[in-house]
Amino acid sequence: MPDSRRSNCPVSCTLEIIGDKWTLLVIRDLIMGKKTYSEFEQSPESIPTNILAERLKRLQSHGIVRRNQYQERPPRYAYELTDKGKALKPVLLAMMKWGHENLADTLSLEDIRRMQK
Amino acid sequence: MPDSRRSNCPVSCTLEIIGDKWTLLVIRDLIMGKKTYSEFEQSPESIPTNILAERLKRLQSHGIVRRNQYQERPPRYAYELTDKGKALKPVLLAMMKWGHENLADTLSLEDIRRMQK
DNA sequence: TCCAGTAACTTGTAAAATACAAGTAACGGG
DNA sequence: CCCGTTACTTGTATTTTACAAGTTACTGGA
Repeated sequence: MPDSRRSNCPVSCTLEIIGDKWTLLVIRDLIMGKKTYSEFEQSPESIPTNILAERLKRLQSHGIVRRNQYQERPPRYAYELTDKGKALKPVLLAMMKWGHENLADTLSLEDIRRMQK
Repeated sequence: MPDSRRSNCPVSCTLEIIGDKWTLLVIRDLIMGKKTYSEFEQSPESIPTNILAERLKRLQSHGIVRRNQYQERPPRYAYELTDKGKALKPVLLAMMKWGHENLADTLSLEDIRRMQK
């Protein structure tokens, strides 16, 4: 579904998928190993729950994220990045680097890794 | 003006500045050598003029873009990236690469460079 | 001198997206 | 049987975006 692109510029087309304030945060969480809906909700930025649900569906429809039911009763789901989704990692890393180097009081990759443990 | 950030994650803070469908297209144009308001308006994505004006002001307020009056009468202005703005180039390049490799019918950097001439 | 044209915007408003609060379904554990 | 948890959905107010039109400050040509 290319549903009428603005142009065939790869940057423009990419922004039509991930160009907003929340989508890349979900992808960040997935890269950091988070898997479930409630884990995404618990991230410090407090994404509104309807936005989270909508973004996860969008990302699935674009083949960036996959949803697996890992338990029958009660039903539980794990989200994960596809190869196409994992390929976004360089975009995330470039943003992380820029943010850390150019915006005051932002964490480095090392700070974040330390907090994971 | 950090005007109440969602968190101190560098990705989140970066997205609060450039996280939308238009801002990075303006930065793309600046990287490609465009300088004036009307050149940005003429890009194939057809950015609404009020959005363009608002984004240019935002980018100036964040020290990413600078506006120079290069002519008195009639007044004419050239926009350009600051060092902080130029540092976003890796983000753009990563998006360009992802888009070209993962979205159908998008151009490569080489295609784009060819069209410039 | 008057008029069309261009650059760089601003203003008004309708439509769409987002934020916030509340509610629902399907359990499991005490 | 009631409380808590996961994974959402629904409704509505607020904010953002899109589209159209208008403004200011000129230049160049008839």
